[in-house]
Amino acid sequence: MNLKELATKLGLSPTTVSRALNGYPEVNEATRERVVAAAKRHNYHPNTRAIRLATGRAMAVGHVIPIATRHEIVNPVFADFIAGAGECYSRNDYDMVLSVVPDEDEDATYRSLKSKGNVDGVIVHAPRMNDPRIPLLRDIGLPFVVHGRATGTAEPYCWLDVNNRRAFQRATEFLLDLGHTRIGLVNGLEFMDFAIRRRTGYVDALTARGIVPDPSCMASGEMTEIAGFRAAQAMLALPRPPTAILASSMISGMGVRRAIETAGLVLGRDVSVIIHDDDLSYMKNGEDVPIFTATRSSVREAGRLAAEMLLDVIAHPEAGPQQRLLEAELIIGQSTGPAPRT
Amino acid sequence: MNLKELATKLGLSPTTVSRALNGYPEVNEATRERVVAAAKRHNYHPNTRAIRLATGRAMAVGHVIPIATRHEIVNPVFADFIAGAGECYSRNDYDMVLSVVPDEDEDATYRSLKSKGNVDGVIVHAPRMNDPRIPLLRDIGLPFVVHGRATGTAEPYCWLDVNNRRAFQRATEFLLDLGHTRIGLVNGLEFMDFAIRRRTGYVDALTARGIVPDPSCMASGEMTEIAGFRAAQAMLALPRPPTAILASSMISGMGVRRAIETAGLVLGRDVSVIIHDDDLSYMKNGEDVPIFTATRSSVREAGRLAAEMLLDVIAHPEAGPQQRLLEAELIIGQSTGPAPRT
DNA sequence: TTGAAAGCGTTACCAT
DNA sequence: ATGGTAACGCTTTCAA
Repeated sequence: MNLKELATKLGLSPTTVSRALNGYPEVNEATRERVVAAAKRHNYHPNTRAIRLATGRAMAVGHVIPIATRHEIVNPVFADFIAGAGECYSRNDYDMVLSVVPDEDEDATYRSLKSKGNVDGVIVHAPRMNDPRIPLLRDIGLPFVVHGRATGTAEPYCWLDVNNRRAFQRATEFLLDLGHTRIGLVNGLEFMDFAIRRRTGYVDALTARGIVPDPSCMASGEMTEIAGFRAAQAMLALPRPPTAILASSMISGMGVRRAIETAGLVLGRDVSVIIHDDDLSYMKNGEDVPIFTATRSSVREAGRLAAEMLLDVIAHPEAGPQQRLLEAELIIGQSTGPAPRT
Repeated sequence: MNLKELATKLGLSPTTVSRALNGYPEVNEATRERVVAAAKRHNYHPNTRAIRLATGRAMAVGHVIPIATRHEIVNPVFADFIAGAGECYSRNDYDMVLSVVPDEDEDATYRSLKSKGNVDGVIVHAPRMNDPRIPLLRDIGLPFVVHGRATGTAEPYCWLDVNNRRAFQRATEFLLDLGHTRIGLVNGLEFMDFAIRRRTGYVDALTARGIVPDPSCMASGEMTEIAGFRAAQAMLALPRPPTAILASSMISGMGVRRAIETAGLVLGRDVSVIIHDDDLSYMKNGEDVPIFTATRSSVREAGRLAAEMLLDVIAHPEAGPQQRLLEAELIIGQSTGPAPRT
């Protein structure tokens, strides 16, 4: 059943039927009701492909995932973000198209998405310092919102970010308050913008208490279990090992936990741990499981907001760049452990 | 730059240009070269929306993720599958559209995807026994491939599955060979088809050695850390606790590891563990990290194959249902641990 | 308040 | 081997 057939059945023109269904004000209410009823009765659904051609809009947004960032798509946080964004798209009749591409093809993917008209805009994931994608997208005129920020970018652009600096500052302060003075940082790759900010927060908190950050207690690497494991293992083998560790992701946090185990130490007794981007809801939100602590960043909410921003930008390209900073929700369980044993 | 403009520039008709670009045989080779060169020179890219309307094909495939299966999208295995499928789509100029929907809307989503013509087919994730989605998709005539199987479904349908039964049978046999006789199973929800098969494999292996499966050593629950933690904790508190545990997913496996820790036991010494759907590549593939063991199911490859099957089904709907069973790759590290201490 | 008709940018059929 | 033209199923002027 298409528009023409439905119109014929109703003895109306396609124009009127289209207007009635799309809520145009100039159509008689009685007519509208008749049309809506008939549409429902005949199970009429407008063909998306025709709408897209006629309106010149794709009614779709893209999420490009470079394959090299494999730990990114594998990161549960990424999934939460996608789920949040997806909610927004469904509500607005937009499709979410996911492109998984080798990273050397990422540029080409954006260009093609734009020139073939597959999407109206994109969300940029995992920004780095001076991220080349931002000028590229501006150049080719594809609307975008960045999840995170790209330090070094000259022109203003749309972004939505969690306050990573503040989150790590607070987590560090929390550990300092417990009496820890040797605190390790197991960070992500520090060409990633979020990782730089996290380190800054950590360093700031230490410095504010007169503690000089010790490079041997600061690691940066991929957010994989093995990287977390090795980083923590190295720290624990130091002459003066840390009594607490701050881990940057759920996955590398597993490695940290594992390293503590392997060293014959007990988490929450010998070593306290805070894992960022981990999510108590995986452990049943609200229950304070005695060995687990997290900074929950409400990434799903971030996904929803980023999607809303993007649809907004697409609808009103003339408005200036929107920018939002979310405060991470810090959740501390008893698991963080007590003061360090001396 | 669109087809008409390009044609005008070349002094040809749009028809010929289209044919030249799409590799039709009836066009003069010299002409084709001229056209291809001009297309490249003018950076011409055919408009996908127009192609879609003209051909009546969506050039897109849907993946519907019910929100209730949140641990599904969060499951790293799901991400790997998606990545594999995405590779195939890119190669074939198909879009992958991801719909994240409340599970009570799942039916409506499939219907809408079909009637609005957004996709040419879908991949069905996480099938259950007598899964209602399969008759539904058949009814509405939307081509599909199931990742997994749905026991109880009468009519034949397309599926691709990992041999879960065999994988768990082999893993159990491996532990039995090491001398374990008390082996725990921390399984997924057993209305999920894969979980039923995994239990069957486990039970079969035990039975074949004359061991009667002990219900108190068999748990079934969500594949979350807390569920795995509780299940393992309960088993370890038994008068005769298991000396080895088989876990059904990376995430619940974390909970199992945690429970072992909490009980003051040492993994690989007091309790051996095999985690299915875990992937040594997260720990750097090829290195035998001493505390980690996995059955690797090559899910990415499965995603690729499933996508290929679907495109095949879309192109040749008349061909009968294809069905493929993949053998899971079993990887055992030294981490599995030695024979049980008596 | 309604309708006719011209797009939107391709493909595909029928001529030539 | 090439071209004219009618689809594809909508939206959107412009007229009435």
